[in-house]
Amino acid sequence: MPQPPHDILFRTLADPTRRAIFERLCREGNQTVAALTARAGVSQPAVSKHLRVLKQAGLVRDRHQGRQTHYSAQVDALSPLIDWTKQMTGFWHGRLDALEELLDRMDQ
Amino acid sequence: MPQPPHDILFRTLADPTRRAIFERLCREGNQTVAALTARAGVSQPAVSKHLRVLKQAGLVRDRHQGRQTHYSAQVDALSPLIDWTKQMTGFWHGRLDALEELLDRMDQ
DNA sequence: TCGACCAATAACTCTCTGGTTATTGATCGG
DNA sequence: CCGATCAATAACCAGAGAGTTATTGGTCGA
Repeated sequence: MPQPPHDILFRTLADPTRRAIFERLCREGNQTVAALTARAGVSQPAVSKHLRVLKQAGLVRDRHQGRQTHYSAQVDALSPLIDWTKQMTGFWHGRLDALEELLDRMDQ
Repeated sequence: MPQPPHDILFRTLADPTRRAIFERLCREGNQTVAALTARAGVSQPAVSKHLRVLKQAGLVRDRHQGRQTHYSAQVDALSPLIDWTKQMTGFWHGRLDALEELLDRMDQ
């Protein structure tokens, strides 16, 4: 029963340095490992490990070219995350006791 | 420089049992600690700890009533998460090399 | 008032993982 | 070819944190 798709996403994006790498790929597109390492604040092997995890989660794609590897973000992989938040807020709005919540808040 | 709001959210929701507790509160509304513990699969202190973390993140609210404490979900706290994903997908769509991505994919 | 109950805290353990350095495998330039 | 460079892997370490049991502080019912 483990690992719905959003579980992997949350786990993967929970680490700040790993998330930062993904963010950079989103903002600036293709990057080599060296380029990413340059501004990651950690060693090259550390970056490689993060990229492997991101790839596992489907969040990045790699393309080998000569001796260097280019990575790029796959934003589509974020959809389970979006779906999950939609579900949660949906459940909440659907419940009758949203009113009750409000009352709770009034007498704090 | 640490802790943008979405950072706390990712870290908090990364743990499956903790996220399950939050999901239950979203689906079914107010719950006492005892009720949550009953189906959490972990001990009562563990549940209390998770609730504390969720509260820290603003994801739940507590209301003391006699000797029991009722917890409820605060879905509004998810908005930094939504904003973040919007940003990421936004960056991606904004980039010129979305085309490049496509080409990359063709010669895999 | 006393015993049972609820939730939070304390104190500890143990696993998981993010980091390191060292090494290997490939590929490029000269 | 040969040295340099890039990225991945191996082997290891240390800190974080999720879990446990034991305990405490309140509050209820009898």
